[in-house]
Amino acid sequence: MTDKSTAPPAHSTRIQQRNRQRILAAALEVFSRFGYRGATVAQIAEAASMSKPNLLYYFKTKQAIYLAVLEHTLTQWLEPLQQLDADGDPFDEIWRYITCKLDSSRTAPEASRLFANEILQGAPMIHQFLATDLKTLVDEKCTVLQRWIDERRIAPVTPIHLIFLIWAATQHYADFQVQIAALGQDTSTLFPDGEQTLKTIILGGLRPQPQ
Amino acid sequence: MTDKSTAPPAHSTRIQQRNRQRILAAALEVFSRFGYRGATVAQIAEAASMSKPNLLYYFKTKQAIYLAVLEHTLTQWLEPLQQLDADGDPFDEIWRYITCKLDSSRTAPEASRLFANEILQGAPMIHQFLATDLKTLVDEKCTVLQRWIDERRIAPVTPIHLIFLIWAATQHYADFQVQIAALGQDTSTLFPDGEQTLKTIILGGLRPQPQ
DNA sequence: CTTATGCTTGACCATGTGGTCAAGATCAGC
DNA sequence: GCTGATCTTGACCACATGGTCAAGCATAAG
Repeated sequence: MTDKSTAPPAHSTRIQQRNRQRILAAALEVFSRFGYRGATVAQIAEAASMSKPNLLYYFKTKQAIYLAVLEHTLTQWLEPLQQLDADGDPFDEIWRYITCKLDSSRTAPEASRLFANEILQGAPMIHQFLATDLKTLVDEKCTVLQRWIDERRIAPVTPIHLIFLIWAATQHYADFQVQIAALGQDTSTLFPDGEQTLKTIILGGLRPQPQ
Repeated sequence: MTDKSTAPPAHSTRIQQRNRQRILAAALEVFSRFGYRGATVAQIAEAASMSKPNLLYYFKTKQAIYLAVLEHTLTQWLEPLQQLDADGDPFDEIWRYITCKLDSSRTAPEASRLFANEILQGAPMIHQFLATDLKTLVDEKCTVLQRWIDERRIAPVTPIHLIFLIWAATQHYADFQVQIAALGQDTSTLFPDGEQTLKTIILGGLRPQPQ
């Protein structure tokens, strides 16, 4: 008893794992839809089929929930870019990255929206992450892209803006889903058509021009 | 006196115009940064150098302020696409549209972020606008793009996904400004480099391929 | 069974929020 | 100056929100 009696115990029971999981899933849903300030703890509790005090038994503050789900999301977010292989074929690698991000937008749009919300509101919680972990990774991959350019294997563009373009184009399908739906796209052909269009334009635009 | 005495008068005085203007400017700043639910009336009043009751004298509810600034923004947002000329050169027209949207992202990023926030949160206020006005315009311009494709003047892509790509790529510079800044871009060459990259890739990717 | 630990919740509180109101300050027209 | 309409605000209210707490419930080990 070195602690306040209301603190969750250090070791992880079955119930604890299940409930933390449920909370994180519910929090992702709610935070991604309303942003940090717009979301309420009661809403998250409701979505997790749990009373508010019970939720706060597992995560002591709203911010703690947010940080937990955000961290989980960021890890997922980084992964695809890490796999960009300097030794592979430029077009294969870039295309694999694009399709991977498109898949994320289709299968896990909430994660993208959570991230978008955080950035839109000035990234108050992940400024550090952006300026360190992400910047390191992006710098590294920009070097790779620049080498491909120097070797005349892809068209000469500013590497980081190519990355921005890929991020923008792929995440758009998650972040602006409502707009896309309102414009009445046939949902069955949406992603195949989008994928084909990105392939034509981005890969086409990256073809090195003979002198 | 057919009205409650607290209602602003119908005709528009000097003071009224000036104050409404100040409120809309302040509201754009605050709403674009925190979203509808995240923004507070007190914050907007503060930003407009005005007491809260005074602000509510001009706009009766928070929602009324939001709708006013949103409507003003949407009109601006539509304009560039309307100018896409079916009789012009495809590459000139598309490029003009891209540079126009890029300019908006540089000179008025708040407007883009306001819009992005609204869409991200499910577009509760502008669903109607998206499904009617915007859809009509987009359908019309898709027809134009499709004709250019049929005439073999640009590469065969799904027109609406080309539009999505342009929206995504250009608005990214406004909506994700914080992320871009955190990645340490030299702000003086940011937009020229971005513009050049988009020109290379999008216009390059749209070149019709011989057979 | 008993007991100790972990889990759950109704009731509660302090704070912040959107919005009101009545009374005072300012201004245009006389 | 005077008068009536417009503008401004301190004080206030009802309600929602993040967070607490003490007491009750479940459960696994003996």
